[in-house]
Amino acid sequence: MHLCNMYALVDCNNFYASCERIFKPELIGKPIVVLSNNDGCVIARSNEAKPYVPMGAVAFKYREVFKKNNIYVFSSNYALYADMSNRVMRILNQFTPEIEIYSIDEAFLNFTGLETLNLEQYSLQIIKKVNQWTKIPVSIGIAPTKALTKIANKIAKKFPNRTKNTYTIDNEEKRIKALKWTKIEDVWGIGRQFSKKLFLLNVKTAYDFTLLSDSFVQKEFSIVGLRLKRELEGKSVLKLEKTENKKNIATTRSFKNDIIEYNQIKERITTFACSCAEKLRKQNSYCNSLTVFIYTNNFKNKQKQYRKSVHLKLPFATNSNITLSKFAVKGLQTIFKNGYAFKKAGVILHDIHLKTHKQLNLFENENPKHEKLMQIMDKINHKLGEHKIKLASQNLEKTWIMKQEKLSNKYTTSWNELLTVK
DNA sequence: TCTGGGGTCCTAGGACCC
DNA sequence: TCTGGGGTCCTAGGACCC
Repeated sequence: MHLCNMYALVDCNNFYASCERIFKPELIGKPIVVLSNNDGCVIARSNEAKPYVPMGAVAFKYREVFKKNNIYVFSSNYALYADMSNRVMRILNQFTPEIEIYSIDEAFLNFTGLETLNLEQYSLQIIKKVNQWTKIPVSIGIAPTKALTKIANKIAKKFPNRTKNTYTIDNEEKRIKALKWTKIEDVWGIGRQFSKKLFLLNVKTAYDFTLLSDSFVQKEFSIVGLRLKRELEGKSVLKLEKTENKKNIATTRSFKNDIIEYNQIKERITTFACSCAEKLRKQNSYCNSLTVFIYTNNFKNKQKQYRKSVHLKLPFATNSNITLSKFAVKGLQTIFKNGYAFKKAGVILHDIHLKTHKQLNLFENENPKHEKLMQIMDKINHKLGEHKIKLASQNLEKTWIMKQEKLSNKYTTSWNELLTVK
C-alpha cells in the first residue's frame, strides 16, 4: 500500500432526513422518512426509521407502519437539500484546496500535503465544524485510494461509538481486515449484475475479489473492474475529478395520473424542454441534440405497454426554450401513439458545449432575438420566483403541481418561508 | 390509492472508408 | 462473381453511482 497520497470521503449521514431535522430539533432521535416525487416511495430514512422501513418502500403501503411507529413523513424538498449541500461543501473546501463534490451528500477530499497533520484529528475537526455550522452529521473515511475511503467510511458509519465517525485505513493489516469485512455487493462499483456473477464464482467479500487474477477480472468486468481491483489493493488509479459542466441534462417525471391525450403530453414535453434549457443556460452551454421518451406504466403488467424514445440532431447549437421545445415536440410527434396510458416522459439534452465553442451553421442559425429574450426570461423568473413567464404552449394554470402533502418549508432559500423565532 | 430522478462511463456492433 | 483486412466514427444499451 502506498501512503504517499491520502484521500478522504466525507458523507452526510442520512442526508435528506438530517436536513429535515435542522429546523425541527424536536425530531432529533425520532424516526423520519423522506418520500420521492409524487410522494411515491421512501428515498431517505433516519437511523431510527431503518428497522421499520426498507429503502424504496412504496409509501401508501406503509401508511400503517408510519402511524404505528410514530414515523415522521416528509415530501422531498430539493431546494432545501441543495442549499444545505452547498453550505456543507463550502465548509469542506476550507479544509483542503482539492475537493470533488461527488453527489449532493458526498465529497472526496485530497489530503496530499497534509501528512504532517494527524489526519484523524483533522477529520474530527471537520466533523465538528460542519455540525456547528449546519447541524448536519457527517462521517469520514480516510485511505490511500477512493475505493478504500468508501469502505473506511462505511466502517465509520457502522461503528459510530468506537470510531467517533471517522476511520482510517493506513496499513496492510487494516486494509485486509476491512476488505474481509466488506460484503462484495457493498463494494463501490459492484452493482446487482456484477454481484450475481461474482456470487456464482464464490466471491463473497471484497477480499475474495482481490484474489481473482487481473486477466480474469478484465475479461469479465472490463477495465472498470480491473481499476476497482487496483484501488482495493491500495494502488490509487482513480484521481479526484474536477466538477465540470454536465455532459447530459435531463428533466423527466412520472405522472401522478396516467396521460392519454396528446395535447397533455405535449404540454409536459414543452415544460421539460424549457426546464432543460434553463439548466443549460445556467452552465453557459449549448446543446446539439436531444432525446424525447414516453413510457406507459411498467409496473402494471396487465396494461398495454409502449415505451419509445427518439434522438434528434439539431440543425444548430441552441439553449433557447423556444427552439428546444419546438424540436422536442417534433420528436414527440414521431413517437406518440394513441390508445396508451402514459405514466412517464422526459427530455434529455446531449452534445453539450460551452458558449465559446458554439459552432455556426452555414445554412441555418438561431434567430438572434432568442438569446436576449432568454436572458430577460431568466431574469424575471429569478426575481419573481418560480416560472412566472412561460411559453404559450405551457400550461399557465400550473395544473401539474406534484403531490407533496408533507412538504417542509424552504427555510433557507425563500424569503416567505424563513423560520419564525418566537 | 401505486412504484424517483439525474447522472457517468464503457463496450459491442453497425456504417462507412480505403 | 467473390472475397480481404484494417481503421474510424457513431450510437444504443448496459452497467454503475447517488
